[in-house]
Amino acid sequence: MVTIADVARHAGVAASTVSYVLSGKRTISTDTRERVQRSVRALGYRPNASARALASQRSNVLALVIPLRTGMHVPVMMQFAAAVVTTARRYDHDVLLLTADEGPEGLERVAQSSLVDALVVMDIELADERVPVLRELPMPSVLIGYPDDADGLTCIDLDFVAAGAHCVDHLADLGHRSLALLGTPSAVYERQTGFAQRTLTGFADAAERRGVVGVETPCEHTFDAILHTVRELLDEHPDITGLVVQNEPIIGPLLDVLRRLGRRVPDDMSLVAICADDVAERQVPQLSSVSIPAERIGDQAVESLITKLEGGDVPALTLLPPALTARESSCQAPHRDLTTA
Amino acid sequence: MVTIADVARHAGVAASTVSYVLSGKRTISTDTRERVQRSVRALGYRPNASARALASQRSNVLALVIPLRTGMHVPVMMQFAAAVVTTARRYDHDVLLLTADEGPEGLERVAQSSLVDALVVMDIELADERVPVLRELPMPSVLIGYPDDADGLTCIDLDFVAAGAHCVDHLADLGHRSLALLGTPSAVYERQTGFAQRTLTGFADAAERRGVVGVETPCEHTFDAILHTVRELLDEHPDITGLVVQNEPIIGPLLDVLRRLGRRVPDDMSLVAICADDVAERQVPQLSSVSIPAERIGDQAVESLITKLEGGDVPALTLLPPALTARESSCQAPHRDLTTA
DNA sequence: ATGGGGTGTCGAAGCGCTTCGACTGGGGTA
DNA sequence: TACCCCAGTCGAAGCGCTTCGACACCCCAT
Repeated sequence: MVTIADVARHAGVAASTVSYVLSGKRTISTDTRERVQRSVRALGYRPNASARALASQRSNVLALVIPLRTGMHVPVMMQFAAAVVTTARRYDHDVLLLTADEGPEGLERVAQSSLVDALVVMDIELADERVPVLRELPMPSVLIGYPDDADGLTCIDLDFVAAGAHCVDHLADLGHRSLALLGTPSAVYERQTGFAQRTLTGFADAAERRGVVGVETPCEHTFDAILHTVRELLDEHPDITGLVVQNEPIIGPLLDVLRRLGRRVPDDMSLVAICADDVAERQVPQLSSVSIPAERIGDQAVESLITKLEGGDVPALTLLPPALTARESSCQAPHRDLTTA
Repeated sequence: MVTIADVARHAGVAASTVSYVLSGKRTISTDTRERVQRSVRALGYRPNASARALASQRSNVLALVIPLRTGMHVPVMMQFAAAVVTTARRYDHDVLLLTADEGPEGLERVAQSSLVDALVVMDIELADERVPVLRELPMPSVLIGYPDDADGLTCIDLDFVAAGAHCVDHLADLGHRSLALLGTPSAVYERQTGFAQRTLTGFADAAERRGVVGVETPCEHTFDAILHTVRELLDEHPDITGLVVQNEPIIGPLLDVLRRLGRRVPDDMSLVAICADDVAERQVPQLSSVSIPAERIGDQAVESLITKLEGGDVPALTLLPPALTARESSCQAPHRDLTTA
């Protein structure tokens, strides 16, 4: 293993000079700089990460906390994760992967042992037990999602309240008077997961504001559950003509179930999903949807973190405005509804 | 930040004694040990990871390389990843997440900077460009999957050749004489990804051995692609009564497509999938399947790595035998086929 | 009483880097 | 000509830990 001393010897300078060449923290003459750089390349020198971290008090590693809890949709999580890794690398940082197994103590462990410089925390519940820990930690963190009490935290999220409302507005604008929200599995609500709760709120408030009927139901992932949930929903509310779906993995089977129940999309039933664009576009018919900008959120989370590490200021809460793209799955409500209205 | 010196002072011993208490590498009197442990708790001491890594030449971090390339099925990948993280923690290691963006140099970077002690590498191609790099690296690695030339490497995988053969045998045993393999997206084959290629080989060889017709086709993820692929397949080979599916995300839509094409499962068409058990069980009808033991493979990968780190020997290639579970989607071939045979 | 072998503890060196203060020499200013 | 300043470089200290060799001390055997 080649050390900075080897490079220094090879280039005929002091080790500190090599360090300054590499970091750029002091001016170095062109001549010396090039000589050192040549030695670095010739010897294939790579600074030892631990030594660097010990001396500089910076590990250049970010923690990424992905609980992977039941009911969560993994591909979406990974879109966030991939964006975080990519952006972190752009700022010369690596990413340590933490799952939920360790609970809040896991965060303390990596933070207090200086394994990482900062944390990105995903899948936030309204009363998340990790939040008090994060507040006390001696290093910056960014939450993807936000708890009820976000005091002193930095949070980034899609504005799910607005997303829920957008869906209602879109359908109400098309003349639909009776809507349902087909949500995530009930475990997600029971945990009081932020994005699910807030969509619910946005949906319910908007329905009231628009004077339309809005009912909500969770939905599990199995085909039987979907069939049962939808059948019961339509039995109890036969006049429903608009469905908002926030549950990516059930989208395929749901279309199937609706067909089975004799409801054509969009003629008998309009659909708006809250999901990634590519998922919406892959369906038949293509779904009107509010997209989840996972990449942008992941990017921004890392950028905020880097800014905080450099002592900069970032907004406490960044809510990205949702965008609804109308595709084939939503259209004017059937006539009888319009006349009733 | 409390250091080992603080603990030593608080307990009235030398710093080295504290270190030995923590590591157990020398005998310490019960009295001293307990006093030190009390001080550790009282001060909330956590060893500094960088200092420890620098002094001991061990970072206690494993790299997990997940390319996340196009066509891969993310949830399966994440099952591996979750297992790797969990098992790594059991051995007091953390996991650094690397994606493909950096290519082989990324591996060199983390290895040569001593950021990690060892690597777990996923999604191996038959002629993987990372393999020569891994061979030269001054630290152990384990591949999940295996390349054509696995000399000097440690690899763990499901025996996909046997998996492909199992599916054929199962269907042939049920009297099916004409089978098709509905595979991964063509990008995966073009990359010569190990698991896909080997399943193909196992499928083709077994078909020949059993004297049945076996055709193969890749299949993209969109609904239209599935419809088109299956329709074409059945047009060209109308006598096909058995389908082997190695493409998790298309399973739902595929059942839909078959229904649309007027083929009942299993009466007109038997289906065997190569996928996670929970996915197979979630379908209607439930799918006969060869399961992918992601958790066991992830576990074992880490365990082999730890063994290697401790100087132990591990087998160069561990192939887990596939297990086929018969469920509702496969049954005896329709009579006319049996009489033909 | 004396020597020998454990057992338990200590001090110091060193892991490879960053960073601070100090030093040198050359160029500009007074 | 004398002085100062700055660019460029060096040496040393120190980051917090592990580990090695040394050294007490106690107990047992002689």
